Amino acid sequence: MPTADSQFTAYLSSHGLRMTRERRVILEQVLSLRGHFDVDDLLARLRKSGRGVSRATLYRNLTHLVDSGLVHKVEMDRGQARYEPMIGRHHHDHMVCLSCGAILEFESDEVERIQEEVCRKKKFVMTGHTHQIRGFCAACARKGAVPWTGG
Amino acid sequence: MPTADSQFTAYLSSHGLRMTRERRVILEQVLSLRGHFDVDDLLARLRKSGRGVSRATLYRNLTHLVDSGLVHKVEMDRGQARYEPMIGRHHHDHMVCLSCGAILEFESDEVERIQEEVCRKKKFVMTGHTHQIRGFCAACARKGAVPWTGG
DNA sequence: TCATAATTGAGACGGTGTTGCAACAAGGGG
DNA sequence: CCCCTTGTTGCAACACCGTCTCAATTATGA
Repeated sequence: MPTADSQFTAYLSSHGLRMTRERRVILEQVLSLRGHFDVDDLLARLRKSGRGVSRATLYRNLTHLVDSGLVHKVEMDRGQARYEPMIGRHHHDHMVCLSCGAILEFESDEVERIQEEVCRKKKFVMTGHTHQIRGFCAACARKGAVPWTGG
Repeated sequence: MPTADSQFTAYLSSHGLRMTRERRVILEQVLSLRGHFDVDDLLARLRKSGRGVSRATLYRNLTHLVDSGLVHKVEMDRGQARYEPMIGRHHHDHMVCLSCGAILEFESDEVERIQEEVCRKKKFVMTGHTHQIRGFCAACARKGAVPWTGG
């Protein structure tokens, strides 16, 4: 089983890119999180660890990590992205709590199958998808946390 | 069958809001589009029609139109939102061409059912969802329009 | 008509991400 | 092992999208 590091290095060199100190540091930190995170979060952790990188570099390399398949980008509402390492993980989608921000995961082979069928029917070449359910998690719903029930 | 105008007015007054010249102008323009549009697009058309409104007003009222159910907001990647009138239309989701920006629509009762089932299982109260397939439409795929095939 | 509260427009502001550029460094060849 | 080429980095300015503030304006009910 290839390590994440060697997997990333392979991706890089096959694209004419180089493995650098910064890329290793970022990858290491990302893997240590083993959960969803956002860019500022990661940036702060890196700084705190004494091995910080610039914001630009972090953004640039998160893109590469996503392209290499090691990390998954989760587009949230209003242009804020979150990421999550995908090492050894199966594809899944997300439920986002609008009150506390919690992210639950779900997966459905059936939905995947329907997607492919839809694409085939319209001759659309799928490269990715976003399937996100918004609402309130059990705890928040119980507390009646609703943003606009009207009135 | 209630007109869109009266439907919007009803929504507004039931929320302690008022029907104004600007709101009427926006609604009218939105309906005349009968397709997907983005905010700048709409803003430009309003200006050109000689009945412009400010950007702030447009944003504020698009929110109300969405809340009233007359318009649907389509969250795109990278924080840019598009909208589409929903008068007399059934719910649907979107396929977005990464090359030409075309938006195809699809719908699946099966996916909707699965979503509800997933939510029920986790006691998650769904208020909305985004289901978007990214890729290349038939025409662009044929032209070989791919952003990063590597190499 | 008047009073009151919602609405508007203009521009400043905020968050998120990108870009241009000069200094720096990875890595293959000699 | 050093050099050279070319990718990489950090910084700071920039761009994008949308929101907020606030004074002036307008809709609505009494």
